[in-house]
Amino acid sequence: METSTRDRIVVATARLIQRQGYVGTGIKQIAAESQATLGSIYHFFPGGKEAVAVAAIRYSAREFTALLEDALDGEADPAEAVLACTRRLAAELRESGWVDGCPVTAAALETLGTASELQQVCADALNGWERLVRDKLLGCGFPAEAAHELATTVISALEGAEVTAQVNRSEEPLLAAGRQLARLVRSYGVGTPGR
Amino acid sequence: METSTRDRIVVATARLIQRQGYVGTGIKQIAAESQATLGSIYHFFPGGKEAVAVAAIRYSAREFTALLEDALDGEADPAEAVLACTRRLAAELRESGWVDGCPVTAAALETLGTASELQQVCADALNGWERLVRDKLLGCGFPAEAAHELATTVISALEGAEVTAQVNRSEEPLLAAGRQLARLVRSYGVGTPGR
DNA sequence: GCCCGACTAAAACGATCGCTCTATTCAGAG
DNA sequence: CTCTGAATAGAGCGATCGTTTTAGTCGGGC
Repeated sequence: METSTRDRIVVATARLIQRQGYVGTGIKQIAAESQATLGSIYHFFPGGKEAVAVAAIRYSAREFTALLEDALDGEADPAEAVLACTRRLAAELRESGWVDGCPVTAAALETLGTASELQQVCADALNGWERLVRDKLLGCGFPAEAAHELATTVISALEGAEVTAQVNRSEEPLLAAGRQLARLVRSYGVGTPGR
Repeated sequence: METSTRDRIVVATARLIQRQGYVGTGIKQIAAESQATLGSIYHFFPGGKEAVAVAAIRYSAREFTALLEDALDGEADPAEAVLACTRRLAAELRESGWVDGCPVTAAALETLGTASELQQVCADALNGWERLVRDKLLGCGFPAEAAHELATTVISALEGAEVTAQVNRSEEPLLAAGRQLARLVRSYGVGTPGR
């Protein structure tokens, strides 16, 4: 099936932001990469570059949400689930040549002071992922406060470990973080949920 | 005392990169912020923008190394030491209005594919910090492998939690990460070093 | 006095930025 | 068929990018 022009723009933008950030990605580069023209881009996104980026970040956020859900649902034990997440991330990162990082982190860092919509979308993405992890932990019987703190820590550590892995061009930081996070989760001594 | 022009350039660049990234910071903006002129900048840094950024990142790296050393040395118990780090970071972040993040993370993310010197400097900074934490743990009697994995995890989590804190404009993510990291460190059951 | 290197100052370069504008193509409604 | 509006195409706008170039200032050695 052939993808629509709009979709090609969003997907290409997502990948470009992921690799070179929001500021570093030009509208004309997006046009070239997505096989669209400037006219098409401004037709679908009258809000200009930021509107394109917002759509791209939302797309990336959904994509990572899917990966997270998949990894979390695939393992009953929460510690194993977290470990599975890091393994998935590490594999994707290695396959991309350590280049395809987290577009949300990249875009968020560049628009921190701006109070733009882009900034808000990044915040929503992070909080959504955290909620995903928290719900998993709650479902496993973790007390509310522990689940909350653990979830934010897991998401933060995943982000940071991904950057570290990219910089060092090695999956070790991600895998190490995964093992340590799993240990941390297990330290609460909460078993996997019964059926 | 009056600071030299060169130093003003480096310090201003460090702060600008910290707030808006490498790509988002222009040479002319650096000139304006540091009360220097383009001529001065290119006189001290014939390598241009990247050379200025390299010096700025090195400067920031030393600064954060000092903060880390200070926090680590201030507490004998390694878990408390990690907690102290997050508290320090959270305080600085809040005081800056959630704007002064980690310039290394920002610069690293934007130059990932480029194999530039900037990229290398960022990697060196991260590894230096990790070594600092690792040595602290080793000094507390942690086995080598645990110390290594813990150290990379701590640094990664600090980075990620800082970004999360900035995006949410709250110190909670940093403090939560600190508490969880402390718990993780304690889970190894290694006491503080004897005299 | 003069000169020379270090440093400052600013004009100007080509390239690229995000964006606007006009023109054109094209499918479907009437 | 004509008409219409969505979609595509690309020239061109002013602004800014990083950089180069040229000129000027200033202090200390001869």
